Amino acid sequence: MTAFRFTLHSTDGAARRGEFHTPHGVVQTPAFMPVGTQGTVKAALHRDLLDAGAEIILGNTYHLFLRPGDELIARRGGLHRFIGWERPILTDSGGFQIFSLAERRIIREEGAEFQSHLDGSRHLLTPERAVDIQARLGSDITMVLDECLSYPATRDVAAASMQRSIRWAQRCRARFAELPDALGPGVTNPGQAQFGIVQGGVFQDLRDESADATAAIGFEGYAIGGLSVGEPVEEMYAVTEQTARRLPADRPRYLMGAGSPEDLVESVARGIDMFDCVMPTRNARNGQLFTSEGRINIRNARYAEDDRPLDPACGCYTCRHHSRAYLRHLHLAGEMTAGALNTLHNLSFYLDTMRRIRDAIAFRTFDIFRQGFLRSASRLSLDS
RNA sequence: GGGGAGGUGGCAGAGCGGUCAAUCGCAGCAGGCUGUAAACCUGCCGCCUUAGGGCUACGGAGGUUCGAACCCUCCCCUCCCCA
Repeated sequence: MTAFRFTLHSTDGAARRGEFHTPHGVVQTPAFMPVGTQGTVKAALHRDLLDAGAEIILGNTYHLFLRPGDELIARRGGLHRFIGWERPILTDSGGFQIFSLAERRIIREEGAEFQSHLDGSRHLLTPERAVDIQARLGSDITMVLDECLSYPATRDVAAASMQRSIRWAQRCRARFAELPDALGPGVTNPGQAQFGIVQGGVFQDLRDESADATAAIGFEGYAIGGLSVGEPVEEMYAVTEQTARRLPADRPRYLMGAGSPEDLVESVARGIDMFDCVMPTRNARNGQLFTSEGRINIRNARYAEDDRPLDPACGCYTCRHHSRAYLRHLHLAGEMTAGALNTLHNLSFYLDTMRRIRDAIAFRTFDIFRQGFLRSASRLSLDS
């Protein structure tokens, strides 16, 4: 069993090129991790993910706990075997659902009580339980249960929330240390790693305090949570920059929930190693495609007779075989294929961007790459 | 030939004296989506507009009324049933 290990290969400014090892394989960093909340990256086959270059995907503790249930998945041999993905998996703890399902939960010191969005049943997700569920799922990287604070929040609220997230992180680490003995055969991946999560809203002193306290607990990696929840991007970048700098240099740094293609590049420039975001997959299903020349809303009438591929610079299956006109037709007709083809393209674009980022860092040309990328890829809805 | 139903904005289909430029849906046009309750949500959708309003409208032509998509008369056109 390979224990988690992060290796830094090179740096270029604050940008870092590295890799981490997990029981299910190696992941090159900076890495983008497609989100597969319910045990699937929506509209994408595993084959597509591999073709696009995905090395690790996400799963979600809260959703998989509710359905089909972590114990059922453990009986199937764990999440990897259950879903047929033998590469690394990171599971989020359910902390984001404290934010996104805010009206359906009550937070107490003990944990977060949720009313299921599926059947109304009530469940108490405690830090310990989040660890146990993830142990049964057998993901390679697990996340502590945190409170993803909504924006805006007052300083007092942000401080209290951040302090509780630290206490929860301590409880998560304590429980994690008891595994696998505490759970016995239910543990499906003894080589799991556990990441802590820095909170503190947009208040940098709170972020600093959280980063120090979280690092003091000691985790295999560190995430920055509670960003990209509505705050201006400048604030997000500022918090990311300072917080990343304060985290241990020898551990991977994961910016949770980010982001747009520009966010990825800008955050790598500030020392981030890992990302996850629903943007490429969700926006693909909703008709927004990312290309090397800007974003395309495939619904727009201007593409009705556009025979070009989405992105002439892209080598994905979608771009090799289909025109914008056809993709527009499929999307407007409500065909499922539209979601699949668009998802494959957007993920290919994201993962290809990460590949180019890694190469640029390795060649110490990241800053040049960054300037060029922001000039082209951030432009919105260009015609030719 | 006899009996019956109906003609409303691109489609479909409400409205049946004023609060109707006209419900809802579809189609169309555009925008949004950042650790996924999202193949979703929002806005616009007769014409003009300095967005406040102005103009033309509910098969056609007359009429009743302060006022008609809604009531009356005639005409045109669909559809259904019986011969």
